[in-house]
Amino acid sequence: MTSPLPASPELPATYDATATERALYGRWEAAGVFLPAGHLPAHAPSFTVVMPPPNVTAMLHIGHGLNNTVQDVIVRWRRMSGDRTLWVPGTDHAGIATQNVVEKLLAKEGKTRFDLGRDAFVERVKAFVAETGGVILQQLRAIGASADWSRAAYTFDEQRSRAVREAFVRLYEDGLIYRGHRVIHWCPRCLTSLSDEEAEFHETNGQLWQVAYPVVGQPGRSLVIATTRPETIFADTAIAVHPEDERYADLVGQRVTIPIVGIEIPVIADAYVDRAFGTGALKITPAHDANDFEVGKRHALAMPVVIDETGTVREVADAAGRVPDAYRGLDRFAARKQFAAALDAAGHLVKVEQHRNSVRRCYRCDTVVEPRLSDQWFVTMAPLAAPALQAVRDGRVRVLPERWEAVYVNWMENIRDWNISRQLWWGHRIPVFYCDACAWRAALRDDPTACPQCHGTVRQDEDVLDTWASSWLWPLSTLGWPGDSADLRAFYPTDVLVTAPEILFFWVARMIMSGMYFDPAHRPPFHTVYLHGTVRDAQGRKMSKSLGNGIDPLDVVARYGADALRWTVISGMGLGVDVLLDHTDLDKAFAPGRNFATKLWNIGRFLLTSVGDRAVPPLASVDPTLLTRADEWILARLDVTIDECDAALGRARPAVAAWPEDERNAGLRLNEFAETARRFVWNELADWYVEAAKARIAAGGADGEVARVVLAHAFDRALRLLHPIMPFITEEVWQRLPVEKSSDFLARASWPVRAGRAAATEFDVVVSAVDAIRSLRSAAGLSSGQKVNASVVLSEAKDPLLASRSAPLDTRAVLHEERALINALARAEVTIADGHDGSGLSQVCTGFDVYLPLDNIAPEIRAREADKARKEAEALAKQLAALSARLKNEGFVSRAKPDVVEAERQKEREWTEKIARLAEKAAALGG
RNA sequence: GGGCGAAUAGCUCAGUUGGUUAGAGCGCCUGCCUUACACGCAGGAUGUCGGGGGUUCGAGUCCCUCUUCGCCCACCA
Repeated sequence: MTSPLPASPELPATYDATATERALYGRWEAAGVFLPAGHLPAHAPSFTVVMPPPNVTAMLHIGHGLNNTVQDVIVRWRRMSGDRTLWVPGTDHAGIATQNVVEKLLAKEGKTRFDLGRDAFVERVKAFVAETGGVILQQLRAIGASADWSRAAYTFDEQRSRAVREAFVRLYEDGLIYRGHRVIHWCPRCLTSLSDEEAEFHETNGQLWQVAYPVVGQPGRSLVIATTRPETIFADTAIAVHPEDERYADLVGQRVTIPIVGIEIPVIADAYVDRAFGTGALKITPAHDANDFEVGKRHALAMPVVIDETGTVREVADAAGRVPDAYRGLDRFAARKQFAAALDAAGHLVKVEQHRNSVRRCYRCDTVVEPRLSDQWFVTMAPLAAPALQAVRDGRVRVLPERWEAVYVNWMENIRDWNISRQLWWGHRIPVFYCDACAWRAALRDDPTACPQCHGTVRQDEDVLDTWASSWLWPLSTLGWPGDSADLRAFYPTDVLVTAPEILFFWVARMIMSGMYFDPAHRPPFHTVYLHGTVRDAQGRKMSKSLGNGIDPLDVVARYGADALRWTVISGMGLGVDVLLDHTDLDKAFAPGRNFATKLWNIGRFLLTSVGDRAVPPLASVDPTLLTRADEWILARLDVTIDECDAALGRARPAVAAWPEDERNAGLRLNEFAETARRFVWNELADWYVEAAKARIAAGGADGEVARVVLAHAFDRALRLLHPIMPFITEEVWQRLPVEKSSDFLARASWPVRAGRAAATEFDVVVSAVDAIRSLRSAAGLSSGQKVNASVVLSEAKDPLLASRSAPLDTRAVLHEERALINALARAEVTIADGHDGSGLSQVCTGFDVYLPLDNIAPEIRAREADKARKEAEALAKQLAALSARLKNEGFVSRAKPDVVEAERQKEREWTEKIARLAEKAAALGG
């Protein structure tokens, strides 16, 4: 299929990113570019990425921008490489987060969710999601995300709900789900339990109170304990000391009185107690501390509850007579303060110390978590973790950067059971049904109408599932599991998962576990986990709403275009390294991307105006003997660039089931890929080849035609390499290239393949000659309009240009094709001479010298240059001495690789010669 | 408390298995509106690669140690 794109090859002087991007995205989508290609051969491998689903109510922020740009770069690369590529997008219903948002809206109306009741509330949330949800998927289009929107999934849609229910029932039937009565993390604001991962530690400055408990029957004697939570003293049921602690040995078995409360409790011995901490005596409050709960179970202690679900102190359960009137109804923190004061007043407070400790807070609302005794559903994790751990150990799944693998292994080895029930209304309701009449209980795939045993009425469990209990199935559920769908067969397992390290445990580890458990073939859901860094501001702070230091990606797109955003982020991000962007100066922050996009645009403009709209024949049609040195050079550089880009990106998938050792930490170096492509297009193609080709194309003829072909070819390949990172501008320019195309869009054009050209170094000599002339001009303080005569002196014996030619040529002829270039760049009238008189300003190059005979150079410039030459010679002499010593060292000569030794010898010769020339130069300048 | 990572140019960072004179972007200095590009071109300056010790013919790269940051995990009340 060829697509003649004729008409107006000329590009506007400035690139209108906004208009271009919107139009192009529409054309891509309309043409089905993002769908897995149907025309590929049957053996084409699939490449699948599932998008970490953003919260359905979320607005695009820079973190999403980074995450999805990385995915898009990878996906576009694979699409161009001929894989049957699928990127599945979607959103997460985000239980707590979404419920919180709607509850806040209700609060503005002066209502709570309880005013509405469960059904009405859920309907309200659904309506809210229907109205405002999914905006983020629309926003992702603005940054160029090439996801298959026709497959967009939602963790709470019908298909995904089926998957969640199937998974729960399977685990239940397999005996991996159980009801546990224990102390869990409770958020008094969200009114739900939280998993261990959702209750995050925060270092906090607190106080440590030492409280004296009078010993019963020993007037005057008391046992002093240390606590950070005096308000829980009401629920104390014992004091524990270490079994081998002599200080308290005689007290074990005795009783003490809870101060003010007046209840007697036993002193027990338990090895859990740390003798070194505080006083070595620990109060035990089984209902309000997870560890105390364990101690309480061991010693069969009562478990009175004195703090209710809202964090209010009162006699909740088994606590009659424990909470004095004065504290009932008080918030837990108010009660803490007041009770501590009362203890002090009553003489029970021994001392108060400042104490730094870690307090758990709700990951959604930051409220201090209250440990709470309750009944919850748990998943037994050990059997799920074992294969998932093995998969990473043996390299079936690799984690980049590699160091996170150790973190993963450590967590999996010490995995704890997962509390999956939440006392929320927004979420997948737990599919467990009860019959109160006959105590029947079961987890079911379909809602029962009546109790199968006694035909009594059944009721469903009130709790919903943790949001992660739906997203952990994402790679399976988005492809159609539990059904046996075509997508599942074609695209599972997926390939690369791109996310942030923060959710390694929340999500990634659990996906590996669920994937391997539920897939009939027990395959891991992906072979590579790519963990990227966080976007931070100039001070290194995480970007957040509350700090007001965020960057709105859509704002950046509106200002500079999506390509500028993408380039800046990708090129500036080492593997797993945070990206720092100054939110106060967007111009500066996104300068790299904006500048490079403009550069590309202008190369395109030059090419289209100079090359014209006449069809450019393919490179293969050019007689290789007609290629100039510059042509050979840029084509060779292109080969090297393709190689280096491929190396930076690495293998798309392991060749066998597991990654071999040397590939586990290789590839997906997106910043290296970006830099390599940029260097080619800017520093090689634009800076040198374009300049060299200008005169030839303008001159026309056979040579001009060759230059047209080579230029168009090199730029076409450069656009292909850059397309994954800057999809819009590359597509826009590529569409207008008057070259033969085998696809309608660059987005599905083929990835460049190296032509296997030999290195072409001759043009490098030209480059260094021009560099030398430029340096001389600058040193001599010549203005651009000033014409001077320069001499490039080439010795036939030393000059690689001459040496490579079989027939003797005169120097003028050898440099014929670069004359125009030298003229153009140096803006000097250059004469290539066979010799020189030794006077004037010179630049010493390797293998040749460049002389600028300037009779009218100011004396101070000559003196300065002479001085510079002497200093350079001195410095080089020092290094030469070290080099020579190394070469005389037997160890080096015998042990280093031969090519290294040879390179050093060569260097020694060159330096020796260069020092001599520098000395000559200094002398000639007469300093 | 356990584990991991980082320290390289003014700033942000690259520097694969030790091997030319340590690089890029941004910033800075000098000169240029050279008909693709001033979001540009050309020329330049700047680093005892955190300190100390070691292994080696050779260390930014490997080992030990110290210092300073950061991250993860954890049942110090």
